[in-house]
Amino acid sequence: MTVSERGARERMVFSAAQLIRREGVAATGMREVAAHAGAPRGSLQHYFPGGKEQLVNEAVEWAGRYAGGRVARFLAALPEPTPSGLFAAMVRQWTDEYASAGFAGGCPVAAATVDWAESTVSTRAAAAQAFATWTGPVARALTDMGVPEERAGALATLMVSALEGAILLARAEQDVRPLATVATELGPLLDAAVRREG
Amino acid sequence: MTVSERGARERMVFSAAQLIRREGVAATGMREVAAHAGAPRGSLQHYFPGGKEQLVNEAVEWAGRYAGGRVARFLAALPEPTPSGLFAAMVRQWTDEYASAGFAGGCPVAAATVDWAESTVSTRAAAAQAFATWTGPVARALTDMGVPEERAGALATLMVSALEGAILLARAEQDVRPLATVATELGPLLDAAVRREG
DNA sequence: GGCGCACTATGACAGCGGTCATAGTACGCG
DNA sequence: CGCGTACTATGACCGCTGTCATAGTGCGCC
Repeated sequence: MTVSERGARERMVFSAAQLIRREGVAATGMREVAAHAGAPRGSLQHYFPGGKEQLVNEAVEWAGRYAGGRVARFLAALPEPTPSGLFAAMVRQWTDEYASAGFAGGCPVAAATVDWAESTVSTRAAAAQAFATWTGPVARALTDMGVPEERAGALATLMVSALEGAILLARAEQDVRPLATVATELGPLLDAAVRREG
Repeated sequence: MTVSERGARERMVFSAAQLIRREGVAATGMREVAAHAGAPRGSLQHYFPGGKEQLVNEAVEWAGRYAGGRVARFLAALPEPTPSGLFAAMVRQWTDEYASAGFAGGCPVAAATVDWAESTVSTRAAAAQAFATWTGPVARALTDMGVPEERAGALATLMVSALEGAILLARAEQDVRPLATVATELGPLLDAAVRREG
C-alpha cells in the first residue's frame, strides 16, 4: 500500500517481463530480476513468497493486461478505425521497437509458453489467461467496427497468431519483413469482414 | 560413416529437437539428451565437440529440413493441390499431434528463437536458416499452383507466421481451436491468390 | 602381436540456480 | 520507551549444468 510497495514490487514484475522476453524464462534468474529492477534481493522472497513461479506468472499476467490495454490506445489514435488499421498499429509497435532498439526481445507470453509452460502448470494457465485478455479487446474492437460477432473472435485469434508468428520470424531473421508482410497481406481480409451497411 | 554413427549421432540430434520443443533450450540438459537417445554420455563430446551450441544448432537445422521436407509429402497427398489444402495439411499435422499426444510440444525452431537466440548468435542464424528452408518449399509450391511469384513468398511467410502463432496459442489454451481457426480463416485468402487462367 | 583409430566411460570441477534461515533496519503507534 | 510490522541484508545449502581430463574398450589393418 505504501509508495515503495507500488514501486519496488511493480518494478520487479516489469523487469521480470523485460528479461523474460529477451532471454527466456529459464535463463532469467531471480537475482538478475532484482538487479535489473534496482530492488534489493531480500525483497524477492518478501513480495513473492511463491518463488519464481509466482513472479513469472505475475509477469505474464502483466504482459497480457498491457497488450490488452494497448488495443484501446491504438483505436483512439486511429482517425477512422478499421480492422486493418488496428492490425497495422499492433504490428507497427513491433516494427518500431525493432527498428529503434534491435531485435533483442519478443513477447513475454510467448516465451513463457514455449519454455516454461510444460513444467509449470500455473504458468501455462497464466499464459492462456494473458492471451485471452489480449484477444478479448481485439474481438470487441472488431465487432464495434461492424464485424459480425461470430467472426470477430476468430479474426482476433488470427491477428494475434499471425503477429506472434511474425515476431518470431522477425527475430530469427533480424528483419522486420515478416511483420510488414503479415500486415499488408492480412489487411484486406480483415476489412472485408466488416458488414457493409447501406 | 559406420552404422553406429548414423545411429547414435542422428538419434541424439533428434532427441535434442524433441526435448527442446517440449522444455525449451535452456531447460534441456546434455545428459538428458544422451539419456533420451539411449546414447552414451561420452559420445556427446565425441560427436559434438562444439558443445551444446553445436548440438542445438544441428537440432534446429534438422527441424528446418524436416518441416521443409514435409511440404512435398503434403502436396503428394492432396488429390488436387490448392493453397488452402496445403495450409490445412500443415495445420492438421499439429492438430493430429495435439489430439493424440497432448499439448506437450511446440516447434523447436520457435523454442530456439525465443530462448536461446539472444545469447548465442550461431543459433539465431540457424533458426533463420531453418525458417528459410521451410518457407522456401512452401513458396515454391504456391507458385506451382499458380500464385504469382511476387506474392508467393509473402503468403508463405504469412502461412508460417500464422501457424507458429496458432501453435503458441493452442499450447497455452490446451485447445486446438486456434489452429482450426487460422486454417479456416486463411484458406479463402490463399486460394484467391491463385492466378485465374482461362 | 602391435598400432591406430573411433568410440565409450567416469569422475571432477567450477559456476550458477532457486530457496531457506537468520538477522538486521526503519518506522509508525500507543 | 517498547513493540510490532514492513522491508532489507547476507550467507549458506544443495542440486544441476556444461565442460574438461583421463582412461578404457573394441576392432580393423598391417
